[in-house]
Amino acid sequence: MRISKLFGKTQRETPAEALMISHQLLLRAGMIHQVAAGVYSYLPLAWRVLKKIEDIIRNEMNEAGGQELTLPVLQPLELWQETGRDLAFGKSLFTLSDRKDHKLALGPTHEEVITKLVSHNVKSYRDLPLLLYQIQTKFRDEPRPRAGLIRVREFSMKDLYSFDTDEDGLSQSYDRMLKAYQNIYTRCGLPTLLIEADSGAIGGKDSHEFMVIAETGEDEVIYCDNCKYTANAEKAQSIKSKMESEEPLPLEEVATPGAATIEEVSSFLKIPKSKTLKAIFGIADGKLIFVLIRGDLEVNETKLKNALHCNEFRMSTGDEVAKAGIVAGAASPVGIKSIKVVADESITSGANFVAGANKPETHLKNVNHPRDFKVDLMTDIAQARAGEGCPKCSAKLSSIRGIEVGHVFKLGTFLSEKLGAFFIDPEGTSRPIVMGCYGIGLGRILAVAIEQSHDDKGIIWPLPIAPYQIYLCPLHPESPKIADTAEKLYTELETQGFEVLFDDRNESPGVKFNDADLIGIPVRVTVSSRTLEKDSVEIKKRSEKESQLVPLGKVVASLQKLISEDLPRLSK
RNA sequence: CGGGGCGUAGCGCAGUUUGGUUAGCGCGCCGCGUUCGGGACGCGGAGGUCGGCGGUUCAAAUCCGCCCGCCCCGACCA
Repeated sequence: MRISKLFGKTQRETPAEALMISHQLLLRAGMIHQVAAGVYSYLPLAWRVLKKIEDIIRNEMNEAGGQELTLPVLQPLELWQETGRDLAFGKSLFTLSDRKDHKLALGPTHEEVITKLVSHNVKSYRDLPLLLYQIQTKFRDEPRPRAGLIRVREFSMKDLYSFDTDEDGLSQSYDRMLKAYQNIYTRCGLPTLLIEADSGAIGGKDSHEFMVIAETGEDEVIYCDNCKYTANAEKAQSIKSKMESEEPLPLEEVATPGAATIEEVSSFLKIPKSKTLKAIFGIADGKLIFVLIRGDLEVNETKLKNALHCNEFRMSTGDEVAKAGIVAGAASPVGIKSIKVVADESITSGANFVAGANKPETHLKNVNHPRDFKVDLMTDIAQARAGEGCPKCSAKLSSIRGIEVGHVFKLGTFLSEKLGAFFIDPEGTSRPIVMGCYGIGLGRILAVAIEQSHDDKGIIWPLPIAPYQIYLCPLHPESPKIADTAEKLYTELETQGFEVLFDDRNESPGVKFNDADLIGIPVRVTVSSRTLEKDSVEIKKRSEKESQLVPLGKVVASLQKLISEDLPRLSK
C-alpha cells in the first residue's frame, strides 16, 4: 500500500477527549473515527488489524473443532422474554419496533437464537458434542461507553457456544476453549491472566475471565501469590479477621450525639469499627432490602445481587429509607419487621456489637445475633480486599487492575430447558443439552494490544496483528536513484508476500519517521542516499533502538528471518 | 440516573466575564519556491449555520430560556 493513497491521516495533536493511550494513538494514527458515544468507524489501518485478529481467532476456533456460522443481529424481543434475560440485560438491551409494531432487539449476545437453532437440528446424543461460533457485531447500550474502543456500544465479538450431553462433556469443551483462548492471546502478543469471574447477565455457574494487567483497567483482580488463586474482585472471596468470642452482655441504649457513620460512631464510643454493625439499604426489583455487615467491611453489590436472585438492584435513596420508618445513621436490625434482612457471615464472628437503635442519635450496645434480631438470608456478601486472607490457602491477598479481554461461561441447562433444546440419550430419555459460551471482543483486543505495547512515539504492533509488516521509507524519493530502488524493493517485497506500507510521499525525513513510529509498523526499511552509497538499506525494528545496514541483495532474506523470529510459537 | 466539564474551520485552542468593525491564532489542507536522516521555512490561498431552537436588543459567539451532543467521576456494565 502506498501511503499517498492510504485513506486516513495521522495527526500531530491529541484530541482532547481521549484520555487513554490506546484511544489517543488510534485517533492520532488515523485508525478510528467516533460517530457517536461508543460508536466508531474503523479506517483501513484499524480494519486490517481487526481482520488479522479475526483470522487468528477463526483459526483457533476451527482448530478446536468449532464450526462457523452467522446469526442475526435483529432478534424478536419475545425470544428474550422466553428466557427472562430481557430483564437481566435491562436497559443495556437495544430495542426497536418494526413497521407492524413488533418489538425487536439488537443482539447483545446470541444464546437465545443459537439455542433455538440447535433445538431444531439436534435431536440425538449422536449430534453432540457441538461447537458453533460466529464473529458478529453486538449491540449493548452501555450505561457509560468510555476509553475509546475499550467500552463501546457497537462492537465485533466472536461468540462460540458449546453443546454437550453432560457436565463432563461441558468440562471438556470448556477446557478446549481455555486452551484455544490462551493460543489466541499468545498469537496477539497479549499476556493474560485467567481469573474466576461472576457470570453477570449471561447467567450460569462457573465462569472465567481473561485479563490483561493494566493500570487503567476497569476491573480489580484479587490474587494470591502463594497458591495462584485469582478472581475478579466482584467475585473474589477472602478470609476476614476473626473476632474474639465473648459472653453476650445485656442490650444497652447509648446516646451518640452527632455520630452517624461507622467512622463517627466508633470514634465516639472508642471502639474498633469491627465491633460495629453497618446497615445499608438497597432496592431489589422494587423492594427495600436491609443489608447488614460488620462495620470494618464493605458490601459487594454483585454478590448481594446474586444472593437476592433479582434482576435489578441499586442502593436506595435516603427518602426511600426514611419512608420505611428507618432512621438513617442509626438504623437497626433489632426490631425490624416486614423488611427482608440480608446479612454477611462476618456478623457471626464476634459478639456484643454496636448497632443503631432506630432512634435519632442513639445506638445499641451489646447487640448479638440471633439473640436480638434475625436475618432472612445469611451469606457471603463482603467485598474481598487486598491484605485479607486467601480463601484457598489463607496467605495474604493482593490486588491489581486489569482489562477483560475474554469471558467464558459454563451455562448448564437453564437456557436449553427454557428454549426446549433437548436430545434423546442412548437410553431413550429426553434430556436438556448442557451449554457453555465463550466470548472475545475484537476491538478490545486491538485497543489492549496498544495499551500493552507503545512508547512516547506511538504504537508498537505485535507482528501478527500489525496492519502491515514493513514500513518502506525512501528519503528524498525525488532523487531518481532512491525512487527507483524503493519502487523495485516495493514490488519485490510484495511479490515475496510481505505486507508493505510504502511511504512514497515527498515529506521530510522527520515526518516520515514520526509517522512510521506512530502507526507502529514492526519493521522499517529506510532507503536513502546514505544507504545507497553502500548498496544497502537500513532495517530497524520498531521495538528496538538500533538499526542495521543490509546489502540490497540480502534484504529479502534478512526480512524473512526477522519476521519469522517475531511470530510467537504455540504449545498445543 | 447523580455530580463535574465542554461544544467557535479536519485537529488543538483564544474571544463569552463587560453585547458593537470583516470571528482570530497554531497544526493540518491547496499553490509556488527554498530546504530536508527525527514533525523545516517564506510568500500566497481555501475552509465557519460560533451545537440547535426560541427570546431580549438598534445590534448576540457573547445576555436569558429550552433542547441536543460529547468527555470525565460515580452508579451500572461481557
